[in-house]
Amino acid sequence: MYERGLAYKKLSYVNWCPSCNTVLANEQVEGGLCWRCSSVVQHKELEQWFFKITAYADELLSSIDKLTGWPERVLTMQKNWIGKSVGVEVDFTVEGTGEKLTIFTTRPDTLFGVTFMSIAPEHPMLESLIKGKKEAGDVRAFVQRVLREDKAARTDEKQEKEGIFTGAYAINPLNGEKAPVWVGNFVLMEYGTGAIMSVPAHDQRDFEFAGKYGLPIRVVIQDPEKGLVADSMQQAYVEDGILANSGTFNDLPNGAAKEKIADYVEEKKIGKRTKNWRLRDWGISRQRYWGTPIPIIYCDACGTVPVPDSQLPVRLPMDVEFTGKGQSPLKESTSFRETTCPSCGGAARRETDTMDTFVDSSWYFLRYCSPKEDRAPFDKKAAGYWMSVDQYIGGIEHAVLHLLYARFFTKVIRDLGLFDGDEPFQNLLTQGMVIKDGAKMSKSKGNVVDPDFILTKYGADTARLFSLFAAPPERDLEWSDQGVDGAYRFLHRVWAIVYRHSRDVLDVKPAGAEARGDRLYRKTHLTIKKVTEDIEREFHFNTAISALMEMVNEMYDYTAGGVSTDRQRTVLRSAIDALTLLISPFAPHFAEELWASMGHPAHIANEPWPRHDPEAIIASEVTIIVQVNGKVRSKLTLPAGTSDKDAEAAALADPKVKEFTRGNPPKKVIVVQGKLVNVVV
RNA sequence: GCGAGAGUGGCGGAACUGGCAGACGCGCUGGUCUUAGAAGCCAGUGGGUGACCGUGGGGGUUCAAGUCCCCCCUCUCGCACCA
Repeated sequence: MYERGLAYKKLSYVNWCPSCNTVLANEQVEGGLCWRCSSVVQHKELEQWFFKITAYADELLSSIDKLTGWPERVLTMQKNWIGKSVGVEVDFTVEGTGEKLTIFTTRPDTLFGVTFMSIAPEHPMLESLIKGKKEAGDVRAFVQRVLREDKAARTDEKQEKEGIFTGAYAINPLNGEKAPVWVGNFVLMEYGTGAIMSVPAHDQRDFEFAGKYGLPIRVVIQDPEKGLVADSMQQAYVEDGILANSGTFNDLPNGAAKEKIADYVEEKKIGKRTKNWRLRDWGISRQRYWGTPIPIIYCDACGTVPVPDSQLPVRLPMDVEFTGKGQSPLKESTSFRETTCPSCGGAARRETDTMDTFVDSSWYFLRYCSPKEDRAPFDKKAAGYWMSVDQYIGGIEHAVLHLLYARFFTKVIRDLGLFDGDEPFQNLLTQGMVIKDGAKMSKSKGNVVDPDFILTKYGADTARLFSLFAAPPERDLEWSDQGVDGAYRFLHRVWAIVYRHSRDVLDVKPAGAEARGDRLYRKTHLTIKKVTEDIEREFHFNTAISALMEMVNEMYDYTAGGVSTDRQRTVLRSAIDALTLLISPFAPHFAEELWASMGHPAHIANEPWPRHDPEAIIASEVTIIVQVNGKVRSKLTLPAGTSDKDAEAAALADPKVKEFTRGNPPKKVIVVQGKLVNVVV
């Protein structure tokens, strides 16, 4: 990546967590707080390593359409995060110095409405703008104050917009007007060019700013409904309209004007069309010990030299002390730091920062395809065979972290020729979290439910069964101690019914086709079908388990009068076998035990999944709902396959129907085959 | 503000293509067993108890709506000074 320019080092303002004592990527700052420890993140100017994820912004966005197996929510979050916007860069000339002040705008149609300019406090041209101006001192004090504020406060929406005039003017290349250049605390250096043109008539922020500092407002987009007058405007007009006060572009609809003015800007070489991204490059330097060393060596003679392949991987040193004093121990380790330059052989120093651990998780899935490969990160053929991941499961909290980084890495690795695929994960399921009394259970927040206690008291099978039963996987799971009891009780019920009849069925062969028509045999096959479908359909284990519960209830009912006939014994035997197999994914230890005690010599884990007999689930009789005017009035039990005509006749003959139609002739009769008859009167 | 998702008994949740709303479990009630309890087992359990009313609210389509359409409310999550 280094050789391709996708890994680079630069000095910039970065997110610094004072509690973790490390730099964080933008994705790892949530609402101005550290994603791990919730400390307020500070702004700090440091030289750090970055991955150029922005080089892939376009593809990361456009190939979102290929992710058909991902939840909409995650796709939206990624789209928002990447944040594409299309616009124009325009060069304004600074009066006096002749320097170019480049701004980015998505609204070239409002270029004639510029009444002032705003730049970020960090803007590199600031010093030259204020040089020799009487405002210089005040501007510096203002900038110092703004830069001291932490990131959370600065990007807070409620933060009051503040600014100060630099004393400099920039010339609008379209109309030659002078616009005063201000510094604004709301202008972000990281986005666009760090400088903006301000059009108070058509931008709410600029409108407020102009109002506060008494800057002029000029309408250049006229509301076609009612004429706008600058002096009486209560807010910026941001709707579409017709151009005014815009020289030769007057009277154009603003949509067309956007294109015409952009064309003009490009023709006159005073700017160009461009795209901007909210996405920033991924800062990967971490001042931590635990992380992969950045394989770079600094040599006084040769400069920055990547560690050659033959010397990879760079391993973390063992002779370090963890002082907890807030500096990476690698900095202190001379055995690690001091090395020789791979290029000239002279004395050199290793980079002592490590990589963000998200780097590792960005390609582990490729490594998993050939974990024993020792000459390369992974084997291309193996990766080609196994990838992409058919079904990926993870928490929603990784929507713009791991899931975005992994997509980026996959594309980079593809472009390096190591792998032939565009996307790592075909289908994504974002599972919910465990909630107990409103508190979330997570790796970083701790266990709200004590697993040791659950395991000791009930065992892992009960815990798993409850977790899967209580809610579908994509939803948060409300933990309930009583619910766990219920799962425990269910396993006992299964155990009890099997043991109660084990002597009756132990040496009996399971029932086959000859048992079709038996109600438990039918239930068994219905359950096989249902459980199989529920697992395959979005992993709805909760309904699969409820089907197993129904089947067990049926077994209790079936055996209530004793098990005496051969038919009952064979059917019960097949029911027990099927039940054990079906429950095995949810309660594997339990199922294994039961399977062995029913005389099966092999492990249940190696048994094939049962298949339902389609003939066995056909019912001989069906219950038909009889409605009068759409309301259920009666039920009929009819032989399966009864014709619509016969069903209609049976319904009309029903005494309840006669009662509710009061002898009126039916206007219309709707028959849904095998389900329902609705008599409309 | 923008975007996504959700709203169903006392609770967790079912109802896949419009066709018995509330499967299954929890809880609760009663019975059985017991000296008594616990556990187990059995039965009942949306509200009124009249023929009615019930899936956040209001309209609509349809023989039929939790499900489809329109409007509104509430909640959760994400984004949000991005020029």
